[in-house]
Amino acid sequence: MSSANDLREIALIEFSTTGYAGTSIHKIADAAGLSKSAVLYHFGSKEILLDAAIRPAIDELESILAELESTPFTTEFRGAFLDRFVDFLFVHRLEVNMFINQGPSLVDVPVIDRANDLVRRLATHVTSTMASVEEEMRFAIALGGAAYMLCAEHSLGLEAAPIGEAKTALITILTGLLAPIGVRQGD
Amino acid sequence: MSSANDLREIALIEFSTTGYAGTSIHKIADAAGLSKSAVLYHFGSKEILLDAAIRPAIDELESILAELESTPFTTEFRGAFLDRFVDFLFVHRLEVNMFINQGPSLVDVPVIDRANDLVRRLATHVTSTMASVEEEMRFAIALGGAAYMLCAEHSLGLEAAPIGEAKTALITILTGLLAPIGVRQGD
DNA sequence: ATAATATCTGACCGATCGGTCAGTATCTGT
DNA sequence: ACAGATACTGACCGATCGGTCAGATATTAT
Repeated sequence: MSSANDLREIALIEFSTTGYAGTSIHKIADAAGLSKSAVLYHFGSKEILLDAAIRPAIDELESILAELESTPFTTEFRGAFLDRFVDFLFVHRLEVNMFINQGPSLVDVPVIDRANDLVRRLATHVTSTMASVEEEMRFAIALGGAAYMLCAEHSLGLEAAPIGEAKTALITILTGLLAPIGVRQGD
Repeated sequence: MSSANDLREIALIEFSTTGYAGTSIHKIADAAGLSKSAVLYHFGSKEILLDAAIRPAIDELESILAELESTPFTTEFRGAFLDRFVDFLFVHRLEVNMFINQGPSLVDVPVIDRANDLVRRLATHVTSTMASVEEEMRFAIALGGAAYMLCAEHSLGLEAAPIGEAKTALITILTGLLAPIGVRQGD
């Protein structure tokens, strides 16, 4: 139907798996059955296409973070937050994988910079004030690990699992991973 | 001193952070204060340079895996294995980050294929036979999360931590993450 | 029917890519 | 001193990159 939307999705898949620098406009055009010029007609440049591909996910992450920052981070709210965040991870796994792994090398792209800022803000709000080294490590492993797992499931053996089961499993795992955050170590 | 070794290390850093496709031979040569031709004199091609950069890590991973596969995976051995594996992750964080994140897009490079195989073998031996979805997810999060965290620590706030403290913290985290593997769920 | 607009193509541009090659220092063993 | 590696440079090659542009085709509005 919509060529522009097709291109957005194809570009997202290619950028996420092969990398932004490793994906040519020609390859995206081929996958969509169009010419390179058609891609540049819909999106004025490769960078604009990247922006269009991941902007919706960044926008949603920003709204999640806005709600997180405006709510006291009680234990019961942490559960609700994790529910919403895991949903976000499942829907936008490719986008998250993109700016997690390629964020450092794409700092000059505005939408990537926004994403990097959001991740930093997320880290400071999920970890406690004066977070210990282990707390920051737990956060990083949870985020980077989930992003990797959700995009590597095909190369491992877990593609056929029902989504609901995978979601509850991920919530369980992340809850356990982040549980020691905010409690004094040694308790 | 040794230009070849300098180039190996520089290439590893560049490939890991900017990506293999996103790193030109010229950039590596510049960082080493040499010409592009000098790089191609020491390493006949870009792919040979990539091979040289990560082969030592792959070799060590293979020996770790060989020991793992020749030893019954008892609870006490799991602890010793995690010790050794965390050491490996700290020393070869860049290489691990490379073939974890860029492995799927570099399948045609033999040394990367070897690495992908090793990861698969590692997964089947760390998770129990007939591993559940959650077990496989735990393994993937542990591996991908550790690889991400160890390379993202600069962009987060934990670069100044003493190495020993970080290592014991990572062992603690991974032990907790992988603990439910092999035990019947619901206990 | 026709004018306008949206969609798309192929030819082309300069820049950069990985890689080759001839030639030049530099160092080393005799 | 000199012959032979070793280390390196700059010029060059074809291919591919992102991007521009003129024009063809299809769609829509009047």
